[in-house]
Amino acid sequence: MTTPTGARELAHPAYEEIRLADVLHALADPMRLRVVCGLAVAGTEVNCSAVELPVSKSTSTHHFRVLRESGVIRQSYRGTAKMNELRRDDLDALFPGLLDTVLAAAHRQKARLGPDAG
Amino acid sequence: MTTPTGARELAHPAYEEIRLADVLHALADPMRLRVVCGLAVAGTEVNCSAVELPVSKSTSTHHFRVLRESGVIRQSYRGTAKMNELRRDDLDALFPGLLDTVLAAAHRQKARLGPDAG
DNA sequence: CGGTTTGTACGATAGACCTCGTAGTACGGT
DNA sequence: ACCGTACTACGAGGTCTATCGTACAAACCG
Repeated sequence: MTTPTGARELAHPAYEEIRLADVLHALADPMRLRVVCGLAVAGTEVNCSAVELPVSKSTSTHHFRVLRESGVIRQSYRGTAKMNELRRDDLDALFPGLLDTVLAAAHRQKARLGPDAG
Repeated sequence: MTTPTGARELAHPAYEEIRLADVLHALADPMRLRVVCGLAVAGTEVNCSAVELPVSKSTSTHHFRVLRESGVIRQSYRGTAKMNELRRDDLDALFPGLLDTVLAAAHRQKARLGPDAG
């Protein structure tokens, strides 16, 4: 009886706690950039394994946590799955245009270097 | 006679070699973010010690090098000084809007948290 | 030439980070 | 109750990073 209520809770930074340096650090990893691009394309909540990464599952979990703890994504449990979505509202309010320019930059670079480049 | 010509040369990544993840990583450090903001405010070339950082001089050198090697700034020697400027042209061409949105985000966050916050 | 200014190189240290495998937990279905 | 799915927690390994101090180099100024 460690968690009384059935719903497991996940620690997210509050709106005021989101730091630009943390967000940039979260986005500065190729794997996490892939995740963010994948979530942007999806548009809605997707579960963790929906974004395929060339790393082990525990590493994937690690990256999702970094993204959550920096304020880039929101995570919630739904059954056995864990759903992920971009914190677009908060990010756009805090740092207008940042997410979109990063996504556009990632898209451009992918087109320039080929889809398989880091 | 290790360096034949008098002008010391500095290694910069070519335009095509600049990687988004590297740029984001360079910007993801509070000290380097300060440097970038300082250079943006200056608008022109400034020497290394023009941007005051609460770290030792050798650490400062380290951060300037990271910024140069990621393609964020351009460095050149001028007498005993080393001049620094943003690579605005290249960054804007590669990742339109990225630098400006990051600068704006940094400015907003500084206003929100106070000028002394990381 | 001698001194000053400006920044570099090197080595060290402590902490963070990415990656993995294994073992375990929570939930849903049969 | 049992099993499968989806993800986590923990510990470990190897690499990278930020920081520092000291010693050094390059250019300028008398």
